Amino acid sequence: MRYSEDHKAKTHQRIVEEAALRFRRDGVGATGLQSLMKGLGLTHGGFYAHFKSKDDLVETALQHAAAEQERSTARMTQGDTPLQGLLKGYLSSRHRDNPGAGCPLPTISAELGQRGEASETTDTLIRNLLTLIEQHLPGEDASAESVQMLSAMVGALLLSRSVKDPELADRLLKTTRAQLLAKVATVQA
Amino acid sequence: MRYSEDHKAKTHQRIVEEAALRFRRDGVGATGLQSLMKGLGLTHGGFYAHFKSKDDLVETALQHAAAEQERSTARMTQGDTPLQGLLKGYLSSRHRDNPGAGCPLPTISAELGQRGEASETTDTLIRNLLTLIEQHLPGEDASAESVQMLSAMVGALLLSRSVKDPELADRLLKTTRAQLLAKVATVQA
DNA sequence: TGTACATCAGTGAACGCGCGTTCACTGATGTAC
DNA sequence: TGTACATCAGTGAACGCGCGTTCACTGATGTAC
Repeated sequence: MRYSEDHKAKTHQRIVEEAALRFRRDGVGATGLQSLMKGLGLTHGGFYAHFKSKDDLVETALQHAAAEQERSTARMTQGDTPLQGLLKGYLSSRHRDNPGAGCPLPTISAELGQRGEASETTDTLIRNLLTLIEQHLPGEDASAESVQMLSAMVGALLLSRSVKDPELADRLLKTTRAQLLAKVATVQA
Repeated sequence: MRYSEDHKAKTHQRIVEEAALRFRRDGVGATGLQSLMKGLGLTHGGFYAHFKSKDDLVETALQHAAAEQERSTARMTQGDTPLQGLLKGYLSSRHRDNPGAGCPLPTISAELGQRGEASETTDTLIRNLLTLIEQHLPGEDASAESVQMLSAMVGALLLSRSVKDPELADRLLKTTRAQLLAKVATVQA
């Protein structure tokens, strides 16, 4: 069957988006191509018309998720209280409970790092997020503070997702958020 | 072949230790029982004389790693500068480069959390580490500060392991360490 | 002391299963004449 | 306008492989007599 001109590009994009979702939510290793394609109403054989290999898709999906995260982060810092907006968004229960739509750092990047397959895309995302945070932090320590802040954000999100007790999960998320918000308020005052 | 009285217990322990190493270094999903047993000079069939299932071993290995981490953390905070000792040890390149011997939070716990198989053992480890840190933090905010500190520690370790560029990796680790050390010094002054 | 038997940690073949990847094929549509 | 052919995204069976798990078996040692 022959399809309209942009049909293949659309399918390609659908695969990337579904992969970016599943890789973050379920893990790269735990996501099978067969199940992924079936979820899109396609058969697994067709996959190789779009990507060279699973690794190829992993890199593409990571780039997609990273770009999404940069856009989302930029959006959060667009109000009149940029860092407060970022912290509230990143350290929200919404973000914690929807890893498939969230930051790839505690999910895809972490898994690839453990596998020894770290991607430049992760480095770029981290650098861009650090710059974004730094721009809204006053003082000469802004660069160092941004590193600590991003670490705490990623760590709190990860720990909050790793825990069984919902109360502990909330405590980890909300306390880190409150602490960082207080710090930002102090620095800006 | 019949073995000496404590032979089975010793084999059991060897399996747990090798699993705790591999699960942290390579990931739970990426560690096969066949390869694990082979690495100990055993055959895979014998595994089920020691454990009910792989999940059973995962939980046992996590408990082993968590106990190890608690002991190691306690040791680090035993000097005359407890928090400095902890931060230097936890946020060291040695710790980053040897995940198999390190904290299970950014490795096993994170993977189980993503899989939706969070273990009480993770909760207990986090609570114990928080208490340990809190005891050495002065002020009424100690509890909240300890949460932020642990988040930053776990996050920095994870990011430092996820990154491709060694310079960025070092920057993430060292900056977070310096920032937290400075904070601790300030609070204690 | 010597022999028959019980024990049971470990062996290794086999199970069904899903993995990533390959490949000959399909068939609706666009193009050529 | 009508027909023959080319295209190529998607199909689905098949590949070898390693997974977790099961199970009949082995054989060195301890115990019973």
